[in-house]
Amino acid sequence: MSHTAQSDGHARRGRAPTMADVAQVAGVSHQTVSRVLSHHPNVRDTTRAEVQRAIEQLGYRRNSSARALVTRRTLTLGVVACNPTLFGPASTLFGLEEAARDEGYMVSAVTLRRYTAKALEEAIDHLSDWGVEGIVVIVPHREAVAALAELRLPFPVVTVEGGHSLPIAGVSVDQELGARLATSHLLGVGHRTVWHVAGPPDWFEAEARVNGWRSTLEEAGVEVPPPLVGDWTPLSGYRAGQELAGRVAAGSARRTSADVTAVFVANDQMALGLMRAFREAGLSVPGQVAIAGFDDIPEAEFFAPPLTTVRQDFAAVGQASIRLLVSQLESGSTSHDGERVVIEPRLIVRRSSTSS
Amino acid sequence: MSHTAQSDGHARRGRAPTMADVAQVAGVSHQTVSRVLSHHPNVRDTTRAEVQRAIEQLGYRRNSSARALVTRRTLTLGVVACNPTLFGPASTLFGLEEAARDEGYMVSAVTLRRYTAKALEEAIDHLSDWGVEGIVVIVPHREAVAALAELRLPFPVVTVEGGHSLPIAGVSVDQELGARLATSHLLGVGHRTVWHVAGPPDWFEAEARVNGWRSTLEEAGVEVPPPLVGDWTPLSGYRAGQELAGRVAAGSARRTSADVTAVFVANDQMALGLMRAFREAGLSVPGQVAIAGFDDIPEAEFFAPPLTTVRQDFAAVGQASIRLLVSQLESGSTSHDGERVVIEPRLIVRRSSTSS
DNA sequence: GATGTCATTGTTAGCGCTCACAGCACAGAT
DNA sequence: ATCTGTGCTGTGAGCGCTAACAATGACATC
Repeated sequence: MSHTAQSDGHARRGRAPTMADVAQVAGVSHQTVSRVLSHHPNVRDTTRAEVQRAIEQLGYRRNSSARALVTRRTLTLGVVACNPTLFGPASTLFGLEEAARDEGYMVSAVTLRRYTAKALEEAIDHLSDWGVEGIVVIVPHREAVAALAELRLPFPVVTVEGGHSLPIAGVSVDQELGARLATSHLLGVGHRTVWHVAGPPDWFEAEARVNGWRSTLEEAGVEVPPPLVGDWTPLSGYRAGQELAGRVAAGSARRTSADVTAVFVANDQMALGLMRAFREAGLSVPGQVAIAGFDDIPEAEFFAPPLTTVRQDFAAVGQASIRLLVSQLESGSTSHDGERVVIEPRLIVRRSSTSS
Repeated sequence: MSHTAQSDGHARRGRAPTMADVAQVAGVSHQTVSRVLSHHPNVRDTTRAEVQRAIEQLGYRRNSSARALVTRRTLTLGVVACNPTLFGPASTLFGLEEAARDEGYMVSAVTLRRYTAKALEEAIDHLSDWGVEGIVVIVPHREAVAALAELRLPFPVVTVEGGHSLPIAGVSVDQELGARLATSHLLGVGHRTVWHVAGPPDWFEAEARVNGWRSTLEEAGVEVPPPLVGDWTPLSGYRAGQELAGRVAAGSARRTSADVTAVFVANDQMALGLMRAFREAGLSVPGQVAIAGFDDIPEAEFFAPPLTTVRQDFAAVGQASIRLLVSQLESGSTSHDGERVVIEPRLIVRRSSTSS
């Protein structure tokens, strides 16, 4: 009801009513209307009521542009997201928007098709043109984040999964820890070593998961097989699976250490593809090969078999990034001081890794 | 580089440079600067170059609030999305944002937790407070859309999958056609009838898919089994699967028409759950039961077995909704005249329905 | 030489709002 | 009686920009 078109009035034809219109109807000055709207204490109750009534009657809404012009605050945050069709970025965006709204900010989003420095720069240009007060960059891609550091923007920036190397504030899940959890779980259930299907090497998350996997194997003193590389898609996991299928021990017994008996896959979608390839090769999971994924997408629990995986709390990531951004905003520091929030992932054990 | 903080200058300390600052540096009036920025033809080339240089030097960016104030155009569109973690809404949002950007608009998104009229109204309030020029509502929920019709907002609104009943412009995929394609495909490969696991009854898409399924069966003159109801989640599909598993013919031969031999599931995630339940019940897909889903999520091709499903072109939906919104904006019609765009879905046949 | 036309530039007046400050009434203190 | 404070309200300026109009000079036309 508050947004009904003005039902009444001698308001200038066609145009939305202004504060002056409200003031006239209420018989006060525009400034008093402003005070009512911004909950200034020094307004008599009867006056306040009068103004409220006039506002309702005219269907008045404060003009955000005029307000932003004079306050120099747009109360808008920008988000640059890579592919929001992926579960992770989408969930992050979701949590982020809610947190921003709670803080009184609006979120404007721009999505990236290509992960180049130029595309990122254009996206940020677009956002700054609209006067955002700060931005969250959900582009866990090496080249893009490097470009970001060069830019030295005149407003705060927070990256999500943007690596640790740069002096930019950021939020991330401890990917390395997640990889260690998965890998040592697989070692723990009796596998001699663990193979790995990695994500694209220019993604931070992929790199961190490789590192976590590798160091776990090294610390356990077992052989580190060469990692395969995918691109996060089920198809690439499928291809990796076809390749790996040839190396699974023919019988059910585990023979040499070169045999594949356990695979840690860098995300759930690729794990799905991998499992299809194994199924087609007549290999049983977890009977002949154990598998663990990463992300815990909602489908993972219902895969055949249900997938052991590492759960990331994306909503928390979104919230944390808004908190970080807003605190920078309020402290007025554009100093890019590189504060970091790290969120711990959790291993979810399911049948794909448990030789029941 | 265009957004480097002003590197130079006698600009008023701390503040971003204004048009007047640029004008002074370039030795012209602020109006000439404005003309250069808006590509007005009547500016001498040398002057234009002078101004450009001053802009670069100061790192000037036009203040969007001031501009919006005087032009009465925020060039911002609002989107109200339900759960953007779902593949459909996320993809739509993705396509929509890109289309909006191409048209020169910014997109601000608000997400909904609960699908109530109140939540929708709050979301829209939030958007109008920020001065959006129009909104796209991706909330295919009966109550929410009904509330939307009541509101009669002072700006154009486009719904995505908002049903046909209301006089609001909208874009949708022909859900009924999709359901018919899937159902008649299942009948076509020899099943006596087709069971159905529906989505929540208060979602338009769920209802349309039920209708398409039912009418296809009726036209074929076969019995219409009672539909089961899920909530789009894999878990609810799993539960439906457990229920249905008991009714699958014990042997491999098809006996009575009450036996379940084919199921059309209202989305892919539930189909995944259903297949898990069948697997656990020792039933083979497609051997004993054929299954078809809806959406064609990226994972569907890699399910066990790969899932026959109905593909929706979500990107096209997003684009179409922006086109519709922008055309309303340009024609100045807030008339909610209920123009509708319908996009055809496509059946993707995979192994889950083909008794190879 | 007067006139009109055109390209180019400058001047002025707001857009709708908030901020700083000024009033004014009335309370209590001096 | 004057001074000071405090609660409420109004006035004026100005945020940075665009739109409308005015002004200028160059050049062609009559």
